[in-house]
Amino acid sequence: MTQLDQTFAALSDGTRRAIIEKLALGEASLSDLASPFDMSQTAVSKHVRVLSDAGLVSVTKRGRTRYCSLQAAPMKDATDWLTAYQTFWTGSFESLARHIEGKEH
Amino acid sequence: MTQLDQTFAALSDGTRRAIIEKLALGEASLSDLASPFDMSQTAVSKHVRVLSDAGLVSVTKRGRTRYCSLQAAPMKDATDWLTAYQTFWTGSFESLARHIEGKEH
DNA sequence: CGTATAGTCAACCAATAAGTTGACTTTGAG
DNA sequence: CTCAAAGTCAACTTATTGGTTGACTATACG
Repeated sequence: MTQLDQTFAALSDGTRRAIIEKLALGEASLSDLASPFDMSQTAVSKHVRVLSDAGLVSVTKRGRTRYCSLQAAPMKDATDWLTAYQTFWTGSFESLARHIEGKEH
Repeated sequence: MTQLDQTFAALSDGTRRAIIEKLALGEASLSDLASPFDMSQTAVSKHVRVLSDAGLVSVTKRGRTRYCSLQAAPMKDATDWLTAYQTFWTGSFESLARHIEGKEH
């Protein structure tokens, strides 16, 4: 599995995306992250492990608590991959130009 | 599986991303797509099926050949999700927090 | 001290993913 | 008509995913 594989795989689960959304607001403990979900803490811990293995989240221990925070770099790589094809998704260059013009006027 | 789940899952495989990269250059038949890979045509066909189920690729039959082409919308949704956090990795923590809190209320 | 909290770990389960092969259908070309 | 190419389909294998539970360790608190 490449870095990009791991990043996209990590993002392909709604629970993990919700965790990322929460962490975007700031650091959180594992139990803070787990409480909103209707699943065991172990399950959430596994999701965090997936995010951590993908490099999207770092975990540091303070006392008995593990605090998680977002790591930017791999998500930027994923975004870069996607935006490299943006001109193709928006169709022809003409329609892309029209799209941009429509936003600016 | 939500649309976003499917899109990110589809993108989490290197073979499928290579298929997308090729399709970004234009329409291609299944056997054209399969030839560069060291795996059976059936396997590539399955990958195309995953992309097609996720809505990233459309397949049309002409004669005995299936032609594949890229579809924009779901990839745009994935990009939109990621770029919502772009401020995070560019360093503007506060504006991102405002953005997300705005979504939740 | 004793106990509750934060979390890990190992074992297990069911479902899905990624690949294979072999038999088959449909279509184009000689 | 005959044959090769394009592709599907079903069956199978192996590995991974996402979840569970129960036992355990480590830390904080009254």
